[in-house]
Amino acid sequence: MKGQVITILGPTASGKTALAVRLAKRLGSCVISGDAFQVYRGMDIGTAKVTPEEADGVPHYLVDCLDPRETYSAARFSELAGEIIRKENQAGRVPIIAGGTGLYIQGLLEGYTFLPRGEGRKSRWHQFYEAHGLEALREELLSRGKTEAELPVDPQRMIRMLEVLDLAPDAQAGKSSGLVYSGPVVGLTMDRAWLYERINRRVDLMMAAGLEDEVRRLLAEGVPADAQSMSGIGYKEMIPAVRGECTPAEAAEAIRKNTRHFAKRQLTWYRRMPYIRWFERTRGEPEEIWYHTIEQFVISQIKGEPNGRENEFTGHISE
RNA sequence: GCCUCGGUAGCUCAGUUGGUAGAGCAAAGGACUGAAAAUCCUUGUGUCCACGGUUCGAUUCCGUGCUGAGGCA
Repeated sequence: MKGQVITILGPTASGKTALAVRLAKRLGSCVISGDAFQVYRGMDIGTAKVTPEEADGVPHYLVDCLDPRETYSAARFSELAGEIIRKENQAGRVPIIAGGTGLYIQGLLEGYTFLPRGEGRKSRWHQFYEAHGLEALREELLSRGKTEAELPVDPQRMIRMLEVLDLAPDAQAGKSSGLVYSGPVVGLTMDRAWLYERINRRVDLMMAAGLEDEVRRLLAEGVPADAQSMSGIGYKEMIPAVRGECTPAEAAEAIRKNTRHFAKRQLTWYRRMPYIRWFERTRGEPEEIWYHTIEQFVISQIKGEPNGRENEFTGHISE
């Protein structure tokens, strides 16, 4: 075990942020964002980032620490979060990871060994794909000894596979056989229809809070429309509205739709994480009661030393 | 009151020269190791408004009714 951490995950708009702050205050701890877009400075409304009022003095890590022109990744998150957890544990605290990005959280908790870093959409294989198409990618991979069965159907993954072959032909992805951190992993969930209602409402609030102006400002500051940070939901749909190519109402509808799809994909991802302890909020149940129940559970799980092993997950992680 | 055009999947509609029907969107399921809020795969039975008539057979043609939109009075 590398240490102890409390993890809160769940689909977007399920209430992770408020719960994380509440737990941190109760435990005198801090929050680490496990989110791929809240890291960017100046992207506040569209990422539903914690406001200073919501944070209420609780320190937040991995929020506002990257320029929107920079790139971020699951591997980078894993390194940074691992270091923060180590330091916090040393200081006798158990940090709280709050996030919705399945790959990021799973990569950290299960100790993924990531393959060599590539250049993403700047790679020569990306250009190769744009120029010659999918079939050319397939032929290239087959000529390098990959079998039909090994080929992904997804062009993005084919490009990545070619990149890795260039960088380190023998590299193998890996992970530990179980969780590398002790501590509870809490999942927040609720009835799908209700979650969708909450998502729709939250998008309306984002529009009212000035999402369009936020996107306009980022573009004016020189953030390219094709930057990684701008591929986030709420940004990529709003760019055409800022340019006058569609109405803000149309952009908002697209954001609602994509956010719902995203929430569904998040839930699909979490099904592969058998150690999640789910807490479903039933319709009409007051948030306070729900949060209290979870708080009691979390506290019962982290008694003892921050580096203690008594609450280690002992079950299987199925493939 | 009369005329015209509609009423088909949750929504918007296409279509069947008469042999019980299909697209887009929505929705659902799945994949996922340095872009992951990304990227990609799979899934379409519904009184074809209702009731009569013609017909071997009607969602399709005819009649009546109900209903929506528009027009004329």
